[in-house]
Amino acid sequence: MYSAKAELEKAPKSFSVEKAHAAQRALSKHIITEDLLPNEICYVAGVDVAYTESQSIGGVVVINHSSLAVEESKIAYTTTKFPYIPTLLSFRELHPLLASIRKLELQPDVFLVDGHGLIHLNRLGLACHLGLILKAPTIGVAKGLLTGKVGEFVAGWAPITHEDSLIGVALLTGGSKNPIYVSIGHMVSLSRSMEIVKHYTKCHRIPKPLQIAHNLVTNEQRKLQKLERPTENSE
DNA sequence: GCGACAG
DNA sequence: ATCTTGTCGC
Repeated sequence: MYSAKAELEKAPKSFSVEKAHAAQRALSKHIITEDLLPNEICYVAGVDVAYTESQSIGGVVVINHSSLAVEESKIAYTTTKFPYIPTLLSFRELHPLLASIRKLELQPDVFLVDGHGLIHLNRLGLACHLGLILKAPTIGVAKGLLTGKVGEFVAGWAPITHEDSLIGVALLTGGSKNPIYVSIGHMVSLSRSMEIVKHYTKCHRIPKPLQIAHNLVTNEQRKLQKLERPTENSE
């Protein structure tokens, strides 16, 4: 029986980048690229992580899809145990994110994630990994490209391909010149992903749920740093 | 071989 | 991502 959590917990024991990549390739086979969202979406979540010297701050915000109102937001702190290694972002950010998501009372229809989904050398970016563990729909939204070829822009978007297969899109949003990169995380189609991201980027480059989640964890980070690092302004 | 590289 | 003041521009 498949268990994403069992797969994840193997890794730290005798960790190596090669083993982590192998685990990603194995996990990626379980990604569902079919639309399993309800036709009428009610709640969309945005998740993000910020850091202090030793703590990771995971945050999640739930937005009402039709009114755009914030319905719920949660924060969680975890000790940072894994460095940032390109291609292995999920090993760093998964735990703080899960800790915050576990606190939610509402169940979002889909999660927007600040990082790639299928646009990843092993087709298992943070958004995919999170989706597998949650067994919930996720969409990857990143501000920079790690891998993939950008096609020609038509009507505000360009395909991102890898070995002739479509793995995501570059989207010109909010009138910005720099695109954001959207890809399937889990249990949602690429066209539906684009549609949802567009709904939240009428006026801004970053989708509203992600922007609010980012503000949430950043504010919390500044509070923590004030406590950890008292003002050195003494007369 | 070297550099670049989601956050 | 984080460390950080002012500053150029729409």
